[in-house]
Amino acid sequence: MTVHDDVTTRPRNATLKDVAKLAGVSVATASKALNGKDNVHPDTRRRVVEAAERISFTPNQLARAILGKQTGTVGLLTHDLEGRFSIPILMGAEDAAGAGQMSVFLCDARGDSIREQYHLKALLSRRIDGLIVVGGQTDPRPSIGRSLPVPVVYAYAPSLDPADVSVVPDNTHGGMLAAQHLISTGRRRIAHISGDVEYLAARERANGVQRALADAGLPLAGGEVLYGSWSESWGRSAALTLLDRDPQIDAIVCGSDLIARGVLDSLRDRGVDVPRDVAVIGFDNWEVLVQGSRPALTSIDMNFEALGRRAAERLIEAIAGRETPGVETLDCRLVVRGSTSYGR
Amino acid sequence: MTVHDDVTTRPRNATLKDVAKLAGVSVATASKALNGKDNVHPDTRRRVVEAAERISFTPNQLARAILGKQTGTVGLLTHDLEGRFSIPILMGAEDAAGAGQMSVFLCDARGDSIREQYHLKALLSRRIDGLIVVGGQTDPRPSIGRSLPVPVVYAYAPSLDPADVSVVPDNTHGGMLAAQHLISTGRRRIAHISGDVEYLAARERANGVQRALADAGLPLAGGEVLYGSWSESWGRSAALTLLDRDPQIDAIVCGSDLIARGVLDSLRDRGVDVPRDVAVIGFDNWEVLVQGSRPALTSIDMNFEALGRRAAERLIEAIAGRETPGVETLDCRLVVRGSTSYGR
DNA sequence: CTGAAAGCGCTTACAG
DNA sequence: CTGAAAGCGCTTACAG
Repeated sequence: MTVHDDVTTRPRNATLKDVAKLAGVSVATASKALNGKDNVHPDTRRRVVEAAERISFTPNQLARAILGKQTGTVGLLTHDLEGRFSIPILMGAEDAAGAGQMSVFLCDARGDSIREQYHLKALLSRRIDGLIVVGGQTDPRPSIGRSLPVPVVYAYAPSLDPADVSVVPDNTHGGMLAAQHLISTGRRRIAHISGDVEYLAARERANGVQRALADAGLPLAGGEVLYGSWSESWGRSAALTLLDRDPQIDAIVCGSDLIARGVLDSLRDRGVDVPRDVAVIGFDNWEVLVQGSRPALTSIDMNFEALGRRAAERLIEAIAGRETPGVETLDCRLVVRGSTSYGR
Repeated sequence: MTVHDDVTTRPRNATLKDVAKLAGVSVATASKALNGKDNVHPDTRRRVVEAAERISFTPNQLARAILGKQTGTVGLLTHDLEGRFSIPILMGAEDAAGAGQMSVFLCDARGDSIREQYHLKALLSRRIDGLIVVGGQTDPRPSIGRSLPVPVVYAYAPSLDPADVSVVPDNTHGGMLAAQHLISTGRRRIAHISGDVEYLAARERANGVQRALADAGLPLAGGEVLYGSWSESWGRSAALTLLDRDPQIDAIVCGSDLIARGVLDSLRDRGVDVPRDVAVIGFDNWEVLVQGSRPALTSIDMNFEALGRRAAERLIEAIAGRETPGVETLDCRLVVRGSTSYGR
């Protein structure tokens, strides 16, 4: 038994009034019964619940939200054109809130601040409880503003305003992890090829690598970090440069998986065996790049899902009024595969 | 001048009442003035608009929606774990509705039908105007149900129920495009390596390839389609099989870019020049795989953004009451790069 | 334990 | 042209 509209065959949404009528009680009582409030006779509650099920009553959250309650919705404003970060971050956020508790408006501003403003306006008019802003790269970005009516958490790229809440991966730590892994597996002549030096992520990862080497009393092989672009072709040419400069290198940390793929190609072309002669490690742990390479690529994972979960947790705290400004940093994770390990 | 809450420093949302008071008119008049209704004195309208701007009034869409209007929100229920389809489809949908007109709830059900039900329930309680369901692969999927209170459009994977509205890429056409391109550039011994035969996409693409060959009076080189898995390693081994079976082949259509990457690797290992000796074409046009290969990979693009745009258009039509059931098929697009073309 | 009433923020006939 | 009133679907004091 569903309620039908007159003009179309599409069922109209049942209202609390429908439920109340069917159960023979007032709307007030029906409301209390369904929301598990005290002071409702068990029999009454049962009748109401049954009635609600009979007509598949779905409470109108909009009406509830208008009463000053929260809407149970948050905005996720992203600049990630490929969905590489957004989807895992979204999944983490879904999990943090609990299944089906929180619905997420995803908007892609595509790196355009005008579009960001449009989306922001639309989200606020829909009365989101809070907002997560996901950057397209890890460089700090302008704050979206202090005087929004809802709390904001910045994920992946921190806000430039220290009064904002940001959750970002610790790229320095990631670089250290990579180098430490190589050192602990016996490598001593470790080089680093990275992407565009304009990216903070590139510089931080390089810092991490160099710090780990310094801690172990090792020099950076190749003399300096080879910065270039985030591409396979750069990986290929940089690897050749490196081999010419220092044929003795026994490991290369790469600033991204794409770069690492290029490096693997060039090593193969030169007849250098991976991992026997040279170990290679990537960054991103991007499944599609990492699984199929020869050999499979050890990589550093930035834990996007955990990042999303944490961002959502921080947002939920802020919505509840417990806000602690500043940049929170999350550890990266080493995923070992054949490119650094004989056993596999 | 913003309206402030007592307990926190976060500004409270201004209401229409605030605007009316500031402009010295009634709420009714303020409403009409802001919504561009007739019968409002120009001076009054100006005063109201100014007042609204002064206190950055953002109309509460929830209140509007509760009056039986539409919410201007749609759900996008996806099963795409990597965001490979979802984000472009989302962007297409955003564009179709017009910037900032329509907000999209993105939910990832992760291939789990229980989670799908949870999300569906949450979306309906938030009174979405319509729903787009995005499959994880192109195989037809169970209908989410006929008696939803809102229209549904299936994208990428069609619904099994012919009464539903579906928009899918034409994989057969994609396969034909690939083979025709090779034929038109002079290839005559064309083979086809694809992924898991259990996937409809694999079989349809193969049908397209074979149809184009038949139309040109050419046999399928290698004797049969080589089905396997959607991986680089399968691409590598299948290419070797193929070369052993028929050393004369001059082109290979691959069922995915990942497979094509594996094929390119094996050809290179065997000293076969691409594109001179053998042309290779992929499927998906996945930037990250296609750009950096040696040579860059010609590929078939399924136009996810156009797919999302079309799905949103169909949804908007359905919301307006103009619904035409059935499966709509969208053409694929050939993107030529170095792996099939000398010039580049 | 139950229900009538007020109210959330808006829009829309309907009087004036 | 303007505003008082009713109402959307719900929740929450407040009487009974």
